[in-house]
Amino acid sequence: MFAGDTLQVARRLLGTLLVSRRGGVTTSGIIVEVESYLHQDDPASHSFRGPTKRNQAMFMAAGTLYVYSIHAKFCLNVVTEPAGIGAAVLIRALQPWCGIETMQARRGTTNLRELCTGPARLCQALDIDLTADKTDLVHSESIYIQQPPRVVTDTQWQITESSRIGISRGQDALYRLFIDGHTCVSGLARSHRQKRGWLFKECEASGTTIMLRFVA
DNA sequence: ACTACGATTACCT
DNA sequence: GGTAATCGTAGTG
Repeated sequence: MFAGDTLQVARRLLGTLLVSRRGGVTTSGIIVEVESYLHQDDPASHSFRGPTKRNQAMFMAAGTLYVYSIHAKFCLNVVTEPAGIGAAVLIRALQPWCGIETMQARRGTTNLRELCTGPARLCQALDIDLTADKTDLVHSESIYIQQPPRVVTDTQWQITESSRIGISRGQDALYRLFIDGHTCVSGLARSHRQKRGWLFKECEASGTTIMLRFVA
């Protein structure tokens, strides 16, 4: 699931369910937006200059959680590639799924779109902080990823690629992926990208049919 | 020890 | 549209 080529893993992660269980409370959301951070030739990646105390987790086994803090908030990555490489996928947005009332309380808002739209917001909603760094997603009972639930209607969806958000180097790489048209994607979708002059392109339909109930 | 800064967000006009 | 808030790292002396 997590081992192997980062860009492929990122694609596979879209549409899966990220689950957090804390003190008997389960919160979860469907992954709708991700960004890949490679090692070689990727100056935007935390691992670009080699291992440090902060980015140790990135060099651990695939499926390890890499959590870092920024601007007094937290962001969550899933480590990919063989151990020692230093690549990961940043989870940028979720469609809220389970434990919505708990997420609303943690986030201090009842607005569904604001619960998990953005990498730091979803960490707050799932109660993930630096103590979750280096968690093994494959064996953990508190944070893990599973296939999406079967719901109402089958929805065919497309993936759009774009440049990554908030970085100063490596802006030309199309390493941001999101479910096209989904209301829970961050970054003000289209207008924001165009104003910034960011690169993006529409992709072929994934061909995958998943069970996804869109938030209205 | 000190400083600058960031894979962000909330709130302002 | 713009910018202040906020704090853990990493880089420097």
